[in-house]
Amino acid sequence: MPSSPLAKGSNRIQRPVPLREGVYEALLELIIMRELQPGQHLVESELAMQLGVSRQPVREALQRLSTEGWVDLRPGYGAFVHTPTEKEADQLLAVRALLETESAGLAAVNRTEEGLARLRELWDAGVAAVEAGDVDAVVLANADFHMHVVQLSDNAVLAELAAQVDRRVRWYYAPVARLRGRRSWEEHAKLIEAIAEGDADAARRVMRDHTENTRRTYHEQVDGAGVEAAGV
Amino acid sequence: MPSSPLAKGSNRIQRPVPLREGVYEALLELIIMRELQPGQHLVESELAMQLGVSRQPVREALQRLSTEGWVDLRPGYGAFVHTPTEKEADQLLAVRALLETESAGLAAVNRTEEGLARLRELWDAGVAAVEAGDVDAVVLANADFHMHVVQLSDNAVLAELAAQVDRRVRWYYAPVARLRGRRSWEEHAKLIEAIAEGDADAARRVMRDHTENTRRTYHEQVDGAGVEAAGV
DNA sequence: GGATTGTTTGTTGTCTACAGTGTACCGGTG
DNA sequence: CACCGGTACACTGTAGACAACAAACAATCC
Repeated sequence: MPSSPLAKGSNRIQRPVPLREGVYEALLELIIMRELQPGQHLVESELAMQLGVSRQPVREALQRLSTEGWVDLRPGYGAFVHTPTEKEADQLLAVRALLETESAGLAAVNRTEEGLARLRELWDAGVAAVEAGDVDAVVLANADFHMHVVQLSDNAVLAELAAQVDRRVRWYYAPVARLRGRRSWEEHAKLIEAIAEGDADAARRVMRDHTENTRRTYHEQVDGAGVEAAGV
Repeated sequence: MPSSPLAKGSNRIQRPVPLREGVYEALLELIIMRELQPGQHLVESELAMQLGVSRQPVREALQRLSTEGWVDLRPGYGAFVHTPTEKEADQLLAVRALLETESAGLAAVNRTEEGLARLRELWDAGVAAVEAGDVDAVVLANADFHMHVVQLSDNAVLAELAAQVDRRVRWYYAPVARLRGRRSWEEHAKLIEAIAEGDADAARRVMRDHTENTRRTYHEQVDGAGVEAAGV
């Protein structure tokens, strides 16, 4: 039995993923991409019909989306896409700065060679996307890069909260991230350097500036003041 | 119509709260109080029978408890009370320190007279509970006090994340909080002072020390090293 | 025409039933 | 005794039904 080719868990037949999870992913994507508009009423039976499932997995997915803040459940009235406010955006960006600054410092302390190598790969991919002018890839590469820094912190709770915040922030700054992507990758390079040197203070300083730049850029964009995005 | 005695929203008849919310509260309480043990299998039909409802509201409550980290859903196997680990506890306490330190600084900036008055009331209640030797009341007063500081920060996202973390932390330090409650209320008094003076740096310093004391005390308790709790 | 009331339609919240899967137990065989 | 296969039972995931409530619409009254 110990040498059985089927003994390893990795060869287990995967059980089908519950429908509720597919529904969750589908709805989340529609919300993030704004195909489901803020404030829009999400009618369970319609969603169920469109997605080809019964109402139950839809309800369960909505429950989870509600807990994560994407959807507001109003008992008796139904589910509505959460309407973000500017104040909320500012608060999210402030909290993001706090969490990612702390993560950067911890990443500098807890880094691994593999982690650094991966970070550099992600950086290369991001720069390539910028040079190719592939805006969607830039946005994605940016999110991947940040999440990897957070993971290098080796604090799972911090990573989890940062992921929550980051997803909600995407609502706000995806358009910003498209502008002047190159500059933000220069800041990313400085961050890699600080982490590689194990310089927690430098890592924190670079990340704090970087995330504050995002916050400032968001406000400039909302105020319609300019297109001089400083970075993400 | 403007002067109708029924015009004010506060006279509205309250719609019944959905069962799922009552189930959620009941289960959460059982988990926090450890009447439902870590790792325990939560069988939907049993819970439904015990709570006198059908399985649906139980499923919906479990969905929410899972998203919040209290319960692990394993598709096809069911729901299990989340098993906290020491590493997780440490990470939670570290993140709690980060969030609450930032909150304290913002509270010093954004404080209001009402907020301060309320904080002092909560402090009085906490000290009275300590002197009455009412341990459960002490634990509760402590959580109330911390949550109120976080609310004074005027950053709803921060408050929400801090609330999430605080609830999970309760699993770990409720026993600790019982010990030497008086000392932690002395630290709370210093915090009130710093906030009242609008001294954000002092507020941050006091809160950082306070929450780090908790973290240290937790480790000492787990190591069985002593009963010299430094505070919560 | 505007306000009020009654009716209809749509939706939510919950209950019940069914199908599929996992686990435990039992009997038979080597 | 150990192992295997079959069966029964427990549980999960989902679908469908029903009752209650919210909103929209139509009819009636002033």
